[in-house]
Amino acid sequence: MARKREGLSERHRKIMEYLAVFIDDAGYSPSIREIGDAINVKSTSLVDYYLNQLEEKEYISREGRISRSIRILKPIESSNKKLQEKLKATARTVSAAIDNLVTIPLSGRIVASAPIPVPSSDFGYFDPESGVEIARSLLPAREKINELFALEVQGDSMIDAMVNDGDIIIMRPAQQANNGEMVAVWLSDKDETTLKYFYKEKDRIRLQPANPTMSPIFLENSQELRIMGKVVMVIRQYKNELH
Amino acid sequence: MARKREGLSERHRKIMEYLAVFIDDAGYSPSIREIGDAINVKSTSLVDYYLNQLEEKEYISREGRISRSIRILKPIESSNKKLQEKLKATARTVSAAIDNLVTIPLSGRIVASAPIPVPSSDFGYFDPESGVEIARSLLPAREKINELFALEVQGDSMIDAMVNDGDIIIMRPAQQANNGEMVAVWLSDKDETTLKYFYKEKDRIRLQPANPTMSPIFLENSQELRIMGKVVMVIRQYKNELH
DNA sequence: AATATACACGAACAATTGTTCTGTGTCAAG
DNA sequence: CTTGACACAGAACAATTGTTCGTGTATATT
Repeated sequence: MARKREGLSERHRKIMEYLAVFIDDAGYSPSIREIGDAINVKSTSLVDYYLNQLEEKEYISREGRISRSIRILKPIESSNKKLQEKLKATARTVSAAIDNLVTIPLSGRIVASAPIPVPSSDFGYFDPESGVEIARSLLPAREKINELFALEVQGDSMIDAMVNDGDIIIMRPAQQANNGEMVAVWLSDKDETTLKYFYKEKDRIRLQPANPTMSPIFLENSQELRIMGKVVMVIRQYKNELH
Repeated sequence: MARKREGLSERHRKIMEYLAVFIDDAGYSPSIREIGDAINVKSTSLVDYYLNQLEEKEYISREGRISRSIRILKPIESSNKKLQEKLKATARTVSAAIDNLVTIPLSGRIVASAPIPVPSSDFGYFDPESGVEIARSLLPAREKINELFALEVQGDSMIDAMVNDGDIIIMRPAQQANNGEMVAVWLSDKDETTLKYFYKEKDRIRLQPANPTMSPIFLENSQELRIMGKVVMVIRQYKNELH
């Protein structure tokens, strides 16, 4: 183990990182034994020893004899970006950190038999009750989040897109698409909405189902389809009763 | 003391106020005895009793057997203006920044041809880089988040569960399941892992594919399957290159 | 070589803290 | 009047958790 009088050792950093992750995650701080397990230290006294040092240097503070009372006073620097955010978020108790969460308006249901209810473009305040909350880290890096909207799938008609009744799909409005993108399209001749991979070939358009065992649809006339948007994400929740 | 009514009693309010002030002030939540002292209740059991009610109504959440693990989920309304500010501030901070976003360790890949890599010990330190961040609002109300783990699906073999290559499934370890729950099972005779709806019938077990067009599997001998966990959520990301 | 210092383990201990169980009184519905 | 839900106290219990102390081992300093 590196010996350093100045600054923080590797152990100190690991503790700080663990504290940040744990507190950010759980909402309360870990016990000494939990810290020990996390950083691979066998004795509680040694953890206490390090914690005292961190307290000395004012990276953390804690109340004597009170369990789980560790607070982070200042963040350490980290090369890991996501971790860095957590460190900061945990350190300053106030404000922000909310941009980690993105709320996407749930603007209706999507059925095979009807066009997509694209959200009214005027887009003012929407009821957060009917929103889907997503961690920004799950979205493509520079997705324009304020354009996104969510739809709940109704019916079994999109199983060839591997999408089930009750699933939530998150999409971005679009009138055209690039090859290989998953799009929601309205097929005017069939009168239905469907989700397919989009491919423009020489003189036709191929719509490929997500399910690899199923066959594509070919369209010679681009009038026959209208692209409604690009699919960004699909979420399926299983509400198993607990325990 | 006021009888049972729809909303919260005076005691509930007092507890919520005390929690808000204490947490905002100290940075960690009070113990049951501290709460008892504050609201003039002599027995710890009665405090526990009220806390359970508040948990039931989802004003707070806490982890069993873990000290000082109370989190405020939503603020109450207060006639006291100054207090009201604090209540909101605390609730927003705690619930939005800390409680709303949970990080679930991504502990490997799931393939049809091999058993599930269930995470090693229940709580090791995990690299936040390899985690999936989920808004708590997307999870069942009381899901024990620290038990959850995520797996990335490899291969097309689970399309009958409406799960595609690259999808992320979030699950909770379990050895047994209730009827209607989506579980991950290891079929020893077929030597494969699969996702199915679980149904125990009189003298056999029925495993129903999520895809309603496909037929179930029946198992007379319970030795033939091993339940590895319950599926909580499935996430599919389409990384369309933007623009 | 002697010594100080930082790092490490483990066990024992005591305090804190959550849980459970028994009992009591009140009040409203039947 | 009986019953049962609800509100409460108190005590005993068990688990969690912080603290302390004795011991050992490197490494560096003098």
